[in-house]
Amino acid sequence: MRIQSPKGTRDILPSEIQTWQWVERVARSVFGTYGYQEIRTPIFESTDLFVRGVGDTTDIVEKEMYTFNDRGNRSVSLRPEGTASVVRAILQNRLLDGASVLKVYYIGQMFRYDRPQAGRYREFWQIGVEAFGADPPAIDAEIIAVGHQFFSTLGIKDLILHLNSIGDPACRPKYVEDLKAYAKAHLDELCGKCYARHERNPMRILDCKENGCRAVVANAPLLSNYLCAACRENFDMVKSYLDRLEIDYHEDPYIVRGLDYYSRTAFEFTAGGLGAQNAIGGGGRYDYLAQEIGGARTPGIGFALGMDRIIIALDAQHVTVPTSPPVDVYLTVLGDAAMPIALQLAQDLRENGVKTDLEYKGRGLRAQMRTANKLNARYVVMIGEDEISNEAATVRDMGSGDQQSVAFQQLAEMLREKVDS
RNA sequence: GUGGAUGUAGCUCAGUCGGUAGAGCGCUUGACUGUGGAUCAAGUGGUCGUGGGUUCAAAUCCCAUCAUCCACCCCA
Repeated sequence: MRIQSPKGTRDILPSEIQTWQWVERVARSVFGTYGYQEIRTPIFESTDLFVRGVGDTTDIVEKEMYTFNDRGNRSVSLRPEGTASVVRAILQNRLLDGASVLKVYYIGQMFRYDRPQAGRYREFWQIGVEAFGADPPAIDAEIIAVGHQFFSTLGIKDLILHLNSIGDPACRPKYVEDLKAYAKAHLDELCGKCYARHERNPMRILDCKENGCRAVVANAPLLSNYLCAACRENFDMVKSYLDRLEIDYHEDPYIVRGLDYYSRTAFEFTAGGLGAQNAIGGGGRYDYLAQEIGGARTPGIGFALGMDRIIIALDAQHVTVPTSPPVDVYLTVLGDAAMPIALQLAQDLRENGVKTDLEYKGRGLRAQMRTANKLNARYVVMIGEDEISNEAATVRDMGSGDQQSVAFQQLAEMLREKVDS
């Protein structure tokens, strides 16, 4: 049996890499204009970081982490998300000392042991953005604006921003208590899953898709009616800033983040063309995460974007991705005597920055031309007996079909100019 | 973790009632001594996912298993 990639993982092939590189390029460029810098953190961390940071009652920590003991018997986990690592790195390296707000982004793989599905993999890619060390609502608006600009630069269609405030420790406990009481009064109408979790994590009932639960939720108490004055004012400010930046949003009282560390602003971006997994980004404020992992209480806000889903959406929506052909010039080689000369000429071209490939296998010229055509080469340089005796290559413009003889000495310079123009 | 669908050539797929494997695309060569995209022809290409079972005979029927896809769930 031939070995295959593990379940839920896949290879990103040369034929699709230009799309991935473009998405990364746009991300770096957009985030850069907002003053964010890249940070790279380990792909595995102490299991404890996620247990305390993400929360030990979350599905992610309870049943989706790749956790194992290393040879020194330390429990480590492949990262299921990026925020906890970033906050850990900022605290550990004291990056906030002397800084007002620390703005970073990351790009990398995350790992969750989930059942694979359309747009869901066990190894998946996230781009994340974090603003750490400040809680004025202008930061919330800016973070959302970063994501919004990223998606619109890519040209993603049917983008919807769902927005909510999920309160803070001053107001949420009272709400959770009332919600729990309400759920208890309607237990017989809830699905088995919600029945089981109404005590531990009642807010999950809010985004359950079962019909019975939806009916119950329709009349459930709303968190928006419980927000304390500070949270309410904060939420109003965020919305007014978004209005000013002309970013549309749908207030969605049922947005509940799946990670414990969120408070106040919570949001999610959805896009068309994705099937059931249509969330392409989500995030929120996490003012209590730093203290959970042993730091001083430090506010922060951020979001993560699902690269895999973004790329599926780009494809489904037929968004044009800028691409460049893999080579500018293809050298055809006819006869054994031509090989050393062709190799030398290819070297000259490459040293001049011209993307060059050549024939290695001594096939007929027709086959070589077909390869050049398939590679989308702009020029073909032919080397055979005639060229060797004249010390001049035949250069064919593949667009026009025009051919000319160019002395070996001048070939690299001539093609460099043509390719640059 | 639960359910449904699907695994046949590099890719997309056909294969009837069980009788020993096919097409298109690709690739190679030629028509066109050294010239691409179009056309035509020939050639290349297969542990029929894997392991059992039934049968004179299995891609086809049965069982198990693995993988993929989709949905639940969860989330990015």
